[in-house]
Amino acid sequence: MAEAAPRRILHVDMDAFFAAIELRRHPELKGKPVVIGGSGRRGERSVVSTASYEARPFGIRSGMPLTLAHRWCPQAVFLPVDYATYAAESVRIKRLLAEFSPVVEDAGIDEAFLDLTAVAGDSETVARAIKRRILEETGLTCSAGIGPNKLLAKLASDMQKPDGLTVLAAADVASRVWPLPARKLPGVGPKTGARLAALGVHTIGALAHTPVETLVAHFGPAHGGYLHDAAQGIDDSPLVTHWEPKSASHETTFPRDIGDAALLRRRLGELAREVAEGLAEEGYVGDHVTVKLRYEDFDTHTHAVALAAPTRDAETIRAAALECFARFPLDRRVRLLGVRVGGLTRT
DNA sequence: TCTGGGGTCCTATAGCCT
DNA sequence: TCTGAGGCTATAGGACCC
Repeated sequence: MAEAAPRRILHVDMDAFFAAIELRRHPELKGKPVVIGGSGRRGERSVVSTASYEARPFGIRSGMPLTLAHRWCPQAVFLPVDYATYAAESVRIKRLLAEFSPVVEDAGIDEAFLDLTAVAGDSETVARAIKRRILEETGLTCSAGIGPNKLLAKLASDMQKPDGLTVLAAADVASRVWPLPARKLPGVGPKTGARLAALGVHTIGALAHTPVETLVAHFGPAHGGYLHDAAQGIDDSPLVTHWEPKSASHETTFPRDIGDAALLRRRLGELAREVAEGLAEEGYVGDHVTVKLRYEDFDTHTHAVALAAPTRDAETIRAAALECFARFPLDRRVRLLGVRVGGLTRT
């Protein structure tokens, strides 16, 4: 019996998406370092969402505190995040992508996977057509990666940025993937990266040569097994073309830490109402409420309570949140409060 | 340097049941 | 009847991603 033909997966990743949109509407900023982050309110504690390519040589990276970005690159132009505009642009781009394949996975605001297996024509030609189409319609560039699965397609799209197109076959894994740092593998974040380094594993190749038993012993069956397969370029996961949300939440970091319990309870009520409004807009009810609290020293805890019946009622959610809140010792000031409703079902 | 907000999934643990 | 092993469920924490 003949082997099944390999899948042909394309990963599309917009280049410095938020910054590129801001540069499109402020062309006078082209060539300057631009940093997008926060809401633009004075004194807020936030992080960099996206830095333009001109800002990156200064060491500016996503997730870095804005205060630090200011210090390292004071000459940069700092702009607040305009999420509504970026989301609308994302919808436009996803619609374009859907014209090229019926199987599209939305992988976040600025990326997507397309299954080209059943699409006529050579993958590279299709990818080039998609890149051209996006540029014509939006004025934005993206980087594309082609591979036999989502993992290799995503690694490929990251290899040439911006405006790149990279093809990675299963046979290329040893020569082109194994030399990469282990941190490049999706699922290897700061913690796992450090733990791998402590085991002497610094590259994906070294990970590929680590016995699966060792990985399972250190990282558990799910993550250990995943790391072992991923390092060999193995990934059978299907594209997910539709999913339902499992929870909805609102959280806020205060400009200054708060010690006043009455004030905290008031803010909790506001968060509960915001979550309830979101549920009403989207048509969901939930069956449990979780409160998240971060103390001034960044120590973070949660408490949850199950509801008698699924609801989206703001007052019910607020009461449940207050019940959770009462279980936290207020022995330190509070930096962040959050309310989450989980166990969502559509109504 | 001083660490957002919105999510997902996995794991450890405790309590309950058989 | 007592004890224990194992399974199930709920909760809390942790890691990761965009």
